Amino acid sequence: MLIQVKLDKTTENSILFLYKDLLKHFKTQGWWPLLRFSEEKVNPTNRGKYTGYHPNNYDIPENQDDAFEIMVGAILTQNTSWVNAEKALNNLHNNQMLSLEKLEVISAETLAELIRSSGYYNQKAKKIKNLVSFLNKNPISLLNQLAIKDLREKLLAIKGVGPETADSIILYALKQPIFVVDAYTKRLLGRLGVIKQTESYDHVQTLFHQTLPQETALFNEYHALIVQQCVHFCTAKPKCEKCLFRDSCPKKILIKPKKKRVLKKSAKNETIHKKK
DNA sequence: GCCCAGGAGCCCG
DNA sequence: CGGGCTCATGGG
Repeated sequence: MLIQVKLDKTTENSILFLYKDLLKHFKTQGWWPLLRFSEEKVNPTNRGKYTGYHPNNYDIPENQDDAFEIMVGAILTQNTSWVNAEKALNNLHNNQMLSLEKLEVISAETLAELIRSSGYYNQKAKKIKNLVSFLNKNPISLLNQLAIKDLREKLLAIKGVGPETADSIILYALKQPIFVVDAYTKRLLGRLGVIKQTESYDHVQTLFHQTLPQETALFNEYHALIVQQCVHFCTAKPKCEKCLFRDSCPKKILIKPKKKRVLKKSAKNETIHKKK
């Protein structure tokens, strides 16, 4: 039996119960996906599938190559589906270019061609080059010694690394506890009535930080679960009829179930209720 | 053809 | 400080 978000009046409790609901429904997600866990890399018939997840293994990333791949992936997936980003990542790997050393010497133009599938490839090529030169000056071993606040500040100074990418790097590549907010987070919590969708990144992040224990694994799963929920159900055009929050969500789009008996001709299957 | 996808920078009031 | 524009491929 799911605990319904609406039962709790306070924002804090909503955030706690939302996590429990999502986890119960979707189970652990095993983020961040890595190519070495992906079957597509070794099995061409699996094209289109992305299986690089590693549920319940929180030792990942376990080396600097893992961490580097996550950082590059974080840039490649900016405002882009993971499918397209992963293709670009795969392309880099297959051309033996997915390393700090190789990306240091490759030209932005050549790099752009390799990551074409991820979209915005000219911009992203420059961003990756910026990340690489940053890492050459600030090795991962050094970054790991910084306080989260200082680490975030350094990452944000990289041109092409904004709040979400910086926090993704901190949480998923460096395994430090910081909550990643994205468009999905605002959309889901906005529709559920927990926050206003127009709230700023920092506001929403602070809310999560104040509500949850500062645990890397928890932040990891929560963000991944929000993505899972939003990719499949709380999409731009939401699929409320199969959503686990279909009974409690104030913004749900009600779709009348098809009945076996003949409806009146005026009745349509899709009736949209909009509250304003 | 249209809409959307795990954003960020820049410019402008 | 917030809103609007640009960047761009690939899938539904």
